[in-house]
Amino acid sequence: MTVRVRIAPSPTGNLHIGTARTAVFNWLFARHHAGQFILRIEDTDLERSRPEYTRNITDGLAWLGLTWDEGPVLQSKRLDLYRQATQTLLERGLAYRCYTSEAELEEMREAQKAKCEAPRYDNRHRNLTPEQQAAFAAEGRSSVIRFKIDDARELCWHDLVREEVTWQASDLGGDMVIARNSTNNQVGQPLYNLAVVVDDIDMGITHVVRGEDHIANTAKQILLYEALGAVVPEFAHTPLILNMAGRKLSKREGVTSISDFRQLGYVPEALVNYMTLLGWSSPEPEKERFTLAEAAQEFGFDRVNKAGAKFDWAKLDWLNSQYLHEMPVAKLTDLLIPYWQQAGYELDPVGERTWLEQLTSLIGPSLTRLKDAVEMSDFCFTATIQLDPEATAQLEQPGAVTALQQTLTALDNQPLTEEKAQDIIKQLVKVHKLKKGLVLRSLRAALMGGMNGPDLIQSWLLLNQRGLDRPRLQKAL
RNA sequence: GCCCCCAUCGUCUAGAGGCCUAGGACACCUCCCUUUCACGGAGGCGACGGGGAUUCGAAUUCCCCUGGGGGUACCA
Repeated sequence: MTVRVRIAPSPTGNLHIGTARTAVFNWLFARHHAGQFILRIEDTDLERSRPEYTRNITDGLAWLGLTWDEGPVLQSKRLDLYRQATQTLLERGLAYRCYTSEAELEEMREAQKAKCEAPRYDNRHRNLTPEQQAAFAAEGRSSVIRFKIDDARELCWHDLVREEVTWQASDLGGDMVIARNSTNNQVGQPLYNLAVVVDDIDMGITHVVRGEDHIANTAKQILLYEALGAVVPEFAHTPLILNMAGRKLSKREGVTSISDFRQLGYVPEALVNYMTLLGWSSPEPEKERFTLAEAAQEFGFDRVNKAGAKFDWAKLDWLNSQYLHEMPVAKLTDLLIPYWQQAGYELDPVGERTWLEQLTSLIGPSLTRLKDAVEMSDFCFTATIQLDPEATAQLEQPGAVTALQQTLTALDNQPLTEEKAQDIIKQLVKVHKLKKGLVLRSLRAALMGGMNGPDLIQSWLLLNQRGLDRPRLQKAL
């Protein structure tokens, strides 16, 4: 049997890191078993679903390299399928119309709460006679469709991550709504649990891999599989990604969407590597850096943890810096150009290619995120620079003025070379009896505006090519 | 409230009864490299939540407690 798994995000927000991690596990499992990975968009909540989020999700998955074999399948285009299934359940007497109003449900729940009981639907409309139903309808009441849940049942399944899982049907909250409110005995919009099961059956999903926040849904869904006469698939409930406070990482808490990470300058290789490491370890535990394809070779749910994992920016940063440092200059330059352009820096991506690559080689080893390049390289894009207090202090040192003056005199109209720059410094030390440290620091202060930064000579060479070194020396004087 | 799950360094984890004086990675600290900052290199600090039980022997098995998380919708 070919493994068929799916990632089923709902387009109510941008691709979330938690969804992406679930996608990673699904993808790895599919590839490990030479199976299929399918993308399904769960947009049955018409109120909250938006097409731009669907776009964000597909873009994000593609960017991460989580290529899918089928889809995207849109649930909103398959409403007939869910309606048919609901109809079948109704006909088989496994589901029924419930006319209980919102206010009545509320009243019921409050009464339960007052008695310290778990809130649950009391199945009050399970056995309505046709006459009673007609009477409710005549009142103008709308109805939902509920699926009968036998409280005596015990649901058990072998979870690929959590081993044996048992759930009492009586803890499921009573007969569940599978189709939304509608009038005139129509079948309303399908709800999550119904749509998922109908699709997973229809699409031949063999393994349902999702976050552990879905465990209670799995119990409900097993009942639906049975009612629809389908084979129950395998389940794997993966641990959640937690924030630093240890809570489920939710949307609306800073950076959580893949597009945000991308914008900040994380590369997909690092991000997927990190997500894979969050909850899974290679059989070769020392091996922490790998591509998706490499991880797929070894992947299995037997090595997925049960406990949730806190999201750690420091480790992600480290992984990202490793990928950046190893990247060929040409590729890194390609990635950096958009960031420079976005920052408003004037550059010619083609005409200045060599210069840009030199700049990339210079700052590359210091990069953690692509976006860092903006600040790190502003010294050679900005026409005029501000001297920071340390630089100002440096230029007030005795001898600093001489160093700058003599450097200016030594500069001719020929392009500066490394040898020449070294020579200028050597002369200053020899002829003008200046300390080399003073010369270097003074040049740094004048050329870069601060006392920290990349290699001085290389930076100077870059500035010289752009004709920025002389003006800066003059201005500093 | 009720139901379920989980529990090793600050963080991610290795560990399936003796290989554990508990290993690795990130972070942190120190030193080296570098007359700057990074990068890189070498060291260091640092954990089995508590209590019982089983066993010759328990981080590893069982029970209780504690702690943490998730769920409890006409959201997904």
